[in-house]
Amino acid sequence: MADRGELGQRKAVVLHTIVEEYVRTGEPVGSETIAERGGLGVSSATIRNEMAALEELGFLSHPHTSAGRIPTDAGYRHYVDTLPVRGRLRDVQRKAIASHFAEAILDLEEVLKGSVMLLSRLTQYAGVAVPPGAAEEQLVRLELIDMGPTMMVLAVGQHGRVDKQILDRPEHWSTEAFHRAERKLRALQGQTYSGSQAKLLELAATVPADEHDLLLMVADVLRLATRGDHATHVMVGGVANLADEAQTWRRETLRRLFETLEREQEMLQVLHDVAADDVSVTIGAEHPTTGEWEASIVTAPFRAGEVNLGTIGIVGPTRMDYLSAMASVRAVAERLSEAATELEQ
Amino acid sequence: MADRGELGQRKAVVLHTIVEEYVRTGEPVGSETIAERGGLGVSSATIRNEMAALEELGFLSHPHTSAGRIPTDAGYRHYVDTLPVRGRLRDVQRKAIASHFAEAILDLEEVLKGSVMLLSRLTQYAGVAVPPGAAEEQLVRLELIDMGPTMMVLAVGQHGRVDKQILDRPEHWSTEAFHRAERKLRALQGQTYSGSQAKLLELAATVPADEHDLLLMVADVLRLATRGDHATHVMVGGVANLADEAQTWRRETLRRLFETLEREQEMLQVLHDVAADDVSVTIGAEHPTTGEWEASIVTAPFRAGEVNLGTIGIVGPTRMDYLSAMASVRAVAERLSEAATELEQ
DNA sequence: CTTAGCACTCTGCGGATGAGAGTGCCAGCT
DNA sequence: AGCTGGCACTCTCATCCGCAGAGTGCTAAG
Repeated sequence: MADRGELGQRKAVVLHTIVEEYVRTGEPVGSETIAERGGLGVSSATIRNEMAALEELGFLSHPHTSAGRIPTDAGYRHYVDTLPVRGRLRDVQRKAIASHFAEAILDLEEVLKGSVMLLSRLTQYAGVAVPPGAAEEQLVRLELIDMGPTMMVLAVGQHGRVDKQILDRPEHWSTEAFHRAERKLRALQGQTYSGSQAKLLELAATVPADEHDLLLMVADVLRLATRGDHATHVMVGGVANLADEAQTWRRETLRRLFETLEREQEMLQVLHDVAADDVSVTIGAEHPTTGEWEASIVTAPFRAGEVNLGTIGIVGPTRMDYLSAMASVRAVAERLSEAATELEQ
Repeated sequence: MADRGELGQRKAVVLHTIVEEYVRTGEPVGSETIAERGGLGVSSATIRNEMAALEELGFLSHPHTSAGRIPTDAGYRHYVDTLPVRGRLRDVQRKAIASHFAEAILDLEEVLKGSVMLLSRLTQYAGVAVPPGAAEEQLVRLELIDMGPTMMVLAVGQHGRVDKQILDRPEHWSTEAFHRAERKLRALQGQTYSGSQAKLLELAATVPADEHDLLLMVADVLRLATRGDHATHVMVGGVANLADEAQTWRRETLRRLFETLEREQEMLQVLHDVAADDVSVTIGAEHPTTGEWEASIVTAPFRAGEVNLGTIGIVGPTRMDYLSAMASVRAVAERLSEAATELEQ
């Protein structure tokens, strides 16, 4: 896309200044302000020419003739793409991150929950995360538990995930039949989720009908835990921040935003769409869903070693402090990766 | 408290009409409207006298001299306490409830989650629930699972709850020591959560220091699952409804409301405070927290047989359709009780 | 005790006005 | 050619005014 050179040095500076000023104040920015604070030794008339050009190019817009300019989604995009520096965190923020990761890490799921809240506090937006899927994780337990009229399938993964599902217990099953099924499942311990799942489907073809159904249901429990190689649920935290007065959303937009944040499948899709190999920013209409919200998403993957585990990030208004949001997300994702890597030895 | 007789028949009718009209329209209600729709064969001047008296008594208030009246929290309270009839559900609502409880119920936790969403859809407010605690539930599994550098304590209850916690695995433990601890825990299967917890504390006194610590930690896992005889977490759903344009909350109030809804411990406390033996209504300033939100809570307990399991209800604005909210909460709590009772056989 | 009537109060709205912010453009300067 | 000062122009926003409308509170009469 357009880079700094393509746009011309001065236009880029003007655009950056407008973005930063608008994000800071929430007010449309006028040429006078840029002339004063932009650090270009140039009059407001010159700035006005540049601004008209930037508007022509689609980077700025005009609420009305005699107001200042505000950035369009494309304007924010250019700003983000040409940021000359990585954002630096303030000391308080750095400390908050350090103290959050100071304790010995035992349960990644717990840490992830905490990290979502941490990010929401750091940025004053809402935190989101997609936890690791289980496809390649080893099963350390796969049990069938008799619970009277029902039975529970319980799967425990090497890294601490626990999936359960309660099923009908076929009435005519003898204790003997139950134990047989139990043993079959137990035999899969030590394999991966996806491996066991495949094996179960295989196995199902070779057994009588009622046991057949059971094995398929267990396979389904494993499938749900590994769906699309990612988790089945999304963590969301700090949504109250989005209701802050300082945010410019109309009620109706806010409502739709909250609605979607509650729908896990939809959020999962959105976060999947925006995921990238590094810190990624999706601004307003760049994605249909964020467009509907008039919001932006900043995410980063976290890894154990070289393997992507999941995604963590924030959701906020398009009028966002991208520099600091990106810095926070990057920092938390990095610490999280360190923690996860260590946890895998 | 004040009942219909105490207030006088006509005042009560006037108050009821004002509450219903105000809830319906959101506009302060004038004497003319009551004279027309109240069904009292009486002029607006008479109504005005009654209204002045009701204001004197603290049931109504006045935004300004020449606006109509709106109910105070005490006005809503009187209204709710003297409702002559139980609200009836509309057919769509009845159908929605029926279809939600139509499927065979296997997992109470899942059903409860669904019920919270159901209530939020029925009422257009936010649904909340406190799931059952585990104190008297039997443990069907209590396992210690070796996960390399860590270990997992896994507890499974008779009714399908699963609690897990990951702990540090003492480095110097031999496989032998691990198995010993494992066996000790397994021996507790079949007992209740609270029983096992007590037993563990006893046992801990009789063993060497490292095993001692472990047993205490396991006891703590059980304690967390049974804290205060209730669950440790709260389910919340449909909060987007609260951001609806029709609601009158200011942004700041809305923000505080969302903030608290996210804080499980605080919500748990509030729901504990407002809980009663039947459908219970808490209006605005009657509880400090709901006062801060300018909101009301309607809850009802759900039971298995005669035993209270938990609480389910809704959170909405003080300007709430109490009649229909109470009917919805009552109906869902009843179905839930039936389902839970059946599940226990 | 009720009611019609009426003066009174307060809000909300439309229109007028003026200040202020900011633009766009032009003509002259470097 | 690019920059700049100057200036007319536009649009918003706050304020004020006046007025219609809603609703009250009170009084005097039934």
